[in-house]
Amino acid sequence: MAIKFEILKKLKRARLGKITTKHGVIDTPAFMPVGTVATVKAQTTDMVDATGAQCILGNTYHLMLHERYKVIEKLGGLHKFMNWEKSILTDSGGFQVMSLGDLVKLKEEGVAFSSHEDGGIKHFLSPEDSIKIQKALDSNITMCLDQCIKLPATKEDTKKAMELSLRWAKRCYDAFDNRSGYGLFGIVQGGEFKDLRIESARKMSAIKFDGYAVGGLAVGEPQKVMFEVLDYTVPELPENKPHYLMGVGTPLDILGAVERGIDMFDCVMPTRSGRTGKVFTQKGELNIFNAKYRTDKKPLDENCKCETCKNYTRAYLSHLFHAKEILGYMLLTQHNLFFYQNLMKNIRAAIKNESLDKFAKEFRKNYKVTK
RNA sequence: GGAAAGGUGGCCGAGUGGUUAAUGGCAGCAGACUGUAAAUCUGCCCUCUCUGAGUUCGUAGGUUCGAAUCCUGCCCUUUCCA
Repeated sequence: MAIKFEILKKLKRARLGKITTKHGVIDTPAFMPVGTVATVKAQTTDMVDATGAQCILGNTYHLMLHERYKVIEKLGGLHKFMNWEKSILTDSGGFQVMSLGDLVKLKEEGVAFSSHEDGGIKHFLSPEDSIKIQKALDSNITMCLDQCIKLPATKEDTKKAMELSLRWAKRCYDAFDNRSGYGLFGIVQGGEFKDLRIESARKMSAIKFDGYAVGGLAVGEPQKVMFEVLDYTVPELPENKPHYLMGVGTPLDILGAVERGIDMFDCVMPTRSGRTGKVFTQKGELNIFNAKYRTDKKPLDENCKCETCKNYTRAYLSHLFHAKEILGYMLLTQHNLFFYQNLMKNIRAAIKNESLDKFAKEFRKNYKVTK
C-alpha cells in the first residue's frame, strides 16, 4: 500500500474522505497551498499550519534548477529542509511546459527548458528525471510528467498532448519507486474534447496509480467548460482513488468541482492574490487597494478567525499595501489561505451533514465576485 | 551687489522651432491574476456639453505661417564671488 485513501461519506457525487501519507492525514476535499520554490510565499510554515493546511505543493522544475534538489536530498528532504512536517505533493514540471512558453522545447524523450532563472541554461527533464527528482525531494505525492496545454487548442494538438502525456505516464509509473506512505498520481488531459478526455481517463485508470488528476483546466476556458469537462471525466476515474483537480481555483470553482466528485485542489489564487491585493471574504472578493478601504476600521472579513482579521483593520492593510510593506503581503496571504481552508472545512462538514446543497446555495448567494 | 545655472502637467524628470496635450518614472484611480518566469501585469491619469473642442510648459510682451523650444523685460530658485 502506497498511500491510503478512505471515503467516509458520499453525497451525490461529492465525497468526504481521508488520505494518509507517511507525513500524516489529508482530509478531503482538500485545498493544498502552493509552495513552488520550497516556500509558500510570504508565509512561515507555522503560518501555513495555522490555516489548517495538511499538504502543500512543491515544484520539480523550480527545485531542479541550480541542482537544488541535490542539496535538499542531502539535507534530509523537503519536509525537513523547509520545516514542514505534514504532507507534500510535488508537481512534475508539466505545468511549466505550458507556462514557460517559448523557453520550452518538447520532445518524445522529455522537455528541454531554457531556464528563466539561471541565465538560460538548458535543462532537460524526462519523465524518469521528474520522478527521480520528486523522490529526492521526498515528496509524498508524486505527479507524472505531463504536457499541459493552453485552451483553446485544436483537437489535433490536444490529442497529441494527451497521447504524449499517456506515454509519459507509463514511463513515470515504471520509474516510480513504490514505498509505503508515498504515492504516484496520473494526470488526465484532453482539453475540452469529450472523446479525448474519456480516452485519457480510461487509459490512465488502467494504470494503477494512487490517485488521478484532471489537468489542463483553468487554463483560459470559462468555468462552464471546466465543469462540463468534469461532468464527463470524473465518472471515468476509479472511484476508490483520490480525484485531484490541478491548479483550481476560485472558491466557486472549488465548490462546483467538489459537487462533481473532486477531492483535492491546489491553486496560487490565495497566495498570489495575497501579494496583489485581492481579498477573499464570505461576502465575496475585494481589492484592498481601493480608496474606500483607507479608513475602513473593519477586519478584512467579518467573523473570520484568522490572526489577520483578529488583529488588524482593512485601513491598516490598505496602508501596508500602498506603502509596499512586506507585512501586508504576509497578513493578506495568511487571511486568504485561512479563508480557503475554512471553505474546505465547511464543505467537508456540509458533506458529512448531508447539507452540501444548502451550503452551496447560501455560499453562492452571499459570495459576490468583483465587477 | 556681481556671476553662473535653472524654472515643464500632484512630485521627479525628458523634450530645445512643426506627427507635442507634451517620453519616462513615482504617486493617484481602477482592473486582472486559477498544477507561480508574478511583492506581478494592464488600463486611466489638464478641463469640458469628450469618436470633438478648449486651455497648457514661471510671467508679460515680441519674432515666426507655426514656440515648451528663439528674443526682451519682470518675478522666483539654486550655487559661487563679494
